[in-house]
Order: sequence, then C-alpha cells, then structure tokens
Amino acid sequence: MSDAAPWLDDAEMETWLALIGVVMRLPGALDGQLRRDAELSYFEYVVLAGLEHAPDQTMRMSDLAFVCNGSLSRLSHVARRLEGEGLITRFACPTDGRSTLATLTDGGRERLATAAPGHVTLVRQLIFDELDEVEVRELGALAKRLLGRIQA
Amino acid sequence: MSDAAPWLDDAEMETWLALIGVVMRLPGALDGQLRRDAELSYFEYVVLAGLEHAPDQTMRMSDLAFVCNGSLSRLSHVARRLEGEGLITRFACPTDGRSTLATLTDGGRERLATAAPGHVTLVRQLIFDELDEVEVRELGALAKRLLGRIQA
DNA sequence: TCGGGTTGCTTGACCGGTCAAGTATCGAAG
DNA sequence: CTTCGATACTTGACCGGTCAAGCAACCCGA
Repeated sequence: MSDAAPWLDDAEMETWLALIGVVMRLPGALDGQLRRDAELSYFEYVVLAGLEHAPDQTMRMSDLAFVCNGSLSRLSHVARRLEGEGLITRFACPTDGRSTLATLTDGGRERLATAAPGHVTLVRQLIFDELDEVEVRELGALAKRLLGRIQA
Repeated sequence: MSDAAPWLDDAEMETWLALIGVVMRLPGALDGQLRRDAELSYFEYVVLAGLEHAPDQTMRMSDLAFVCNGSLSRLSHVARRLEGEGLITRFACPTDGRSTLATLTDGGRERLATAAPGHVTLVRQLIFDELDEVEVRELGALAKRLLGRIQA
C-alpha cells in the first residue's frame, strides 16, 4: 500500500465501472423478483437452494454460509427467521457438538419451488440470454479467477 | 415467467456461481479496506470520487446517485452524513429549484486522497493483476452488456 | 394563470447485516 | 486427565439501506 500503484488506465477504468455496476445493481434486481414472487430475499433463497442440493438436504452452518457467500453470523440470523417460518430446521451435529446442522423442510422445498421459476427466468434474462456458449465459458473462467483472489 | 424456463445447464451453473460469488463478496472486500484506511464505506468513497471527476466537482443528486449505482434515497442519507463531516456541501440548483447540487469540499478531497492509494492497490490486487490486456477488454465488454440488461 | 401531473429530493420507520462479545465443544500438549 | 487455544455458533447492539410518504418546484394544457 505504500508502493506507488498507478491509477487505472482508460481500458481498465471502463472495465472496472462496468464490473462494479453489475456488482452493485444485480443483488437489488434479484431481491426484487424473489420478494415479489415468494417473499424471500436473495440470500434466503440461496440458503434454501444450497440445502436442497446437499446430501440429505442437510448441511453444517459454516459450510452453508460459505456456499452462500455470506458470514456465519448473517446465516445464523437468517436461519432463525427461516426456522420460525418452518422452512428449515436446525439440530446439533451428532459427531461434533459444536456444529449445527440445518435441513430443508417440506415447507421450505415448496417455497423454493414457488420462487425458482421466476428466479431462473430472471437470471436468464439478465445474463444468459445475452451470451452465447463461448461467452458463457469466457465469463465463467474470468469470474472464477477473480473469485479466487477475493476469497483469499 | 409462466413460460417454462429450463434450469441452467452445467456450464451456465458454473458461470453463475462464480459470477454471483464475485457479486456477493467484492463489496465486503472493498468496504473493509476503505473503512480501515479512511473511515469510509465503499459507497461513500464512490460518492466523493464521483464528485471529484465532475465539472466544478459538482453534480446533481440524481445524476450522482446514478453514477454511484445507488438509489436517490440512499444517496440522500449518505450525503447528509458526508455534509455533517464537512466532506461535501449541498445547495439548491440555480436553474431548477427542485434539484440539489453537491460539491466536494477541500476536506472531502483530502479524505479521498487518503483513501485512494489503498483502494487502487486493492482493486489491482483483486482484479487487474490477474488479467492481461486482452482479458481486461473481454471482461469489460461482457460486464457492459450485462449491466445494460440490469439497468433496463 | 392556474390546475394536475411529473420530477427531484428528503425524511422516518422498519428491517436486515456487521461487528464484537459470549458460550460451548473439541483437540492436543503436558 | 486437565488445561489452553482453536473452532462453531449465537446473540444483541448499532448502523446503514429500503420503502413509502411527503413536500416543493417545474411543466404543460386549457
């Protein structure tokens, strides 16, 4: 940080503005649709979806938080609400008393089924309708590399 | 939305997960550095930076909100805080009584100068160190198209 | 010139996330 | 087998953003 880091050149700036635009605006767009269709925030949706794809539809809180790209604390708050609505249940891990396992309930699966079609449609509209197969892979490769940096 | 939209195939899913990972995690990373270096949130930083690059370092609130990728309401709250800290000032637009103009103060310029080097360094670390010139343009082109969709 | 709709901005209440602190369990060293 | 530190999670307080309502200035047609 004491090193002189030159400010971005024109091409970099253009790229940065577009990228940060996507980063700042996409969550709002996703939230809106889910809120309207299923009274779910995007993060809540991701939590349910994460559980659905897990073995036994069950996952440790920490792991769930990681795949959802959120903090454990955030997940904990959200899990309490979701459990209150009967969409998930939580119970102590039998093999490690520190861990909590979360499972999707039937109600949660239903809610997910309500939300999913509209969500997929929106994701297609915003992202994949715009891209051909090659571009999808290009974008994926780039995003994966950036994500690697960000997670470290 | 009533149309059957097929769920994402493997390549699309991989791309989506990487993209949404970046989208969810990047703001936190940027916030952290700015908070530590200059007691500024990323959004506050962008507001100041937006003003700095404007003619007379002055901009209408609506326009500023747009370039900052935030709602007018959000900007209004932030502007009140920034004005309280003496980093910007606000005054009525002489040609349109509805509009408010915001200007960067000397204090604001200083604060920005404090924050900027660390911010640029981080952006380089996370994004541009990873990419060569061609990839920068590729990413920019892709992001710009997605942003277009999202804004509509 | 005056009324109705529109635009630009602010405000307050609510809600959700972060951060730091607290609790409980586990593992490993002595 | 005890103790110390690390890991896993929860909780509460604070803070910041969204949403809806409100207000003021503008524009346009009659």
